[in-house]
Formats: sequence, structure tokens, C-alpha cells
Amino acid sequence: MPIWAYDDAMARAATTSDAFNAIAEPQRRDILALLRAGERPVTDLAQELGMSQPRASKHLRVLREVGLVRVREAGKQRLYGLDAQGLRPVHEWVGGFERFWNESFDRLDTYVQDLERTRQED
Amino acid sequence: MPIWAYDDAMARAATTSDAFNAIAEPQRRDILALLRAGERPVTDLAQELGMSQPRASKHLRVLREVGLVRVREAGKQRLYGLDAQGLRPVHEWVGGFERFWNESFDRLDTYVQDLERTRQED
DNA sequence: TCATCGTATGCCCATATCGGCATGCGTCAA
DNA sequence: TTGACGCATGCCGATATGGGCATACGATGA
Repeated sequence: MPIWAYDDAMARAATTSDAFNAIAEPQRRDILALLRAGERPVTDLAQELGMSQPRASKHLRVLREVGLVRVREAGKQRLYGLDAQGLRPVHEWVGGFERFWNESFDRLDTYVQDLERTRQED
Repeated sequence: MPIWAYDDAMARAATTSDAFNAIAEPQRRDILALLRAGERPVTDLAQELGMSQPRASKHLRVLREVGLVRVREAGKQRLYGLDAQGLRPVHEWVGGFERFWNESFDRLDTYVQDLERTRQED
């Protein structure tokens, strides 16, 4: 249970370290996508996505730990709901490259220089 | 070297499987960010980001394999340049949640229903 | 030709993953 | 109280990671 203590070697960052890591897993993305339609109990999600219940629970745990998802007790069930705010930083970071994927690569150098010149405008 | 052969157990998807996985690593994000300013040789990047050369090379390899970066031979050096197109899908996927992080959570249910009603407009 | 620079890799380590299965546990209904 | 249901966890296995270090390799320059 190392919060973040790496003295020596290191493996990949925990999936629970941040949204970037959490959404690296396709099934977790699927869950989030599904949750846009509203809250859902675990079994429901599992079934809809064709995964075992434990599997769904584990993915939900990760999403919960990075704050992309919320739980609400409802009798026997636990309703999971989306909390997309954590995706905002991701969107912003990736958005920082928007100008680049709109440019063909041949023009990139020129473009970069141009960017450099007009940097103040940002 | 399993391309994608999982018969039994499974670990996390390879970092080289797609952009989502590639950008899950902070240092790789740093590299990409730096590359926006233009092409750079490995040692340069390593130094600027305070990492060893082998480390930089390894991260660049991953970025290369998912197509987020390009290499160009330049004498002894290898110039790495950004190829942001692979980030587009990521941006789009995350963008699909934009409406949600703009809404406070209390209003979410209402919002979802509203979304449901006006779905055609999208 | 040979030394050197710039890189890519291989190998080893410690760790985290994701999956399955079995099981623990709390809630609700008989 | 007892069962059943809904879900969270623990444990194991196979695998990939990211880092360090040493090293192999290609290109250039002396």
C-alpha cells in the first residue's frame, strides 16, 4: 500500500493515480460512457457490458478512487453515477494539441515557427 | 511478444496499445508537450526533462509505436517530432463528457433526462 | 581505421495490473 | 432467524511496466 513511495524501481503508475490512468482501460471507458445515461447498479453494468460482477466492481473501484464515479446506497444496491469533472483536465491537456493535429506534417515546421511568432495571442 | 493473445489471465493493456495508454504516463505527456516547440534529438529531451537517455529513448519508443511521434535521421542524431493526430480520438472521446462536467451534480438527473429528450439535435 | 558521440536495447528488479474464483458481508424478505 | 440477493474483496496467476546499468550499434570525424 505505497501511497506514492518509490525508493527504487518503479512499475507503471497505479491506475488509481489519476484520470489519465483510469481511462487507459477500455472497459472503464465503456463504463463511463454507459453512465452518461444515468445511475446504475453494479450488476446492471456488468451485464450490459458482458463482464463478471467482480470485474465490474473492480473497475468501478478504480473509477471511484480517481473520482470519476460516485456511489449512492440504495437498499441492497449501490448506484454508481458519473462524475465527469475529473475528465476536464484530461480534455484540456489533450486540447493543447489541437492545432497540431489540424496541420499536415509537412507544414509543421513552418507552423511551429508561426506559432512561436504569435505566441502572445494565446 | 504477444501481439494480442490472451488465453488466460491478463494484465493491463500494453502502453503501446493506443494513445490512451501512452499518455497515461506523465513523463510521456511531458515529452509530447515539449515536442510542440519543434523537433528534438533524444539527449536534448532527456536533459530538458531531467531523465536519463535510456529512459527518454524508451518513452519515445512507446510514443513512436502508437504513432504520436515521428523520427527523422539527422546524421548521428535522431530528431523526434510530434504527430498529434493520434490524440484526436482521445480528445473526442473525452469531449463526449463535456456537458457533464459543466453541470452540477444535483441537476444531473434532470439533465440526463433533458439530454434524452433532445437527443435528435446532436 | 579507430575513437567518439548519439541512441537503442537487453537484462534484472520491484511493482501494479486485470482476470477468475471463492467468499465475506450487509440488506431485505419470508 | 434464515435465505437470498447485491456487491466488495482476497488471493493467485500471467504479464507488462518503468527504472537503472551496461552495452551494442551506426555515423561522423580525426
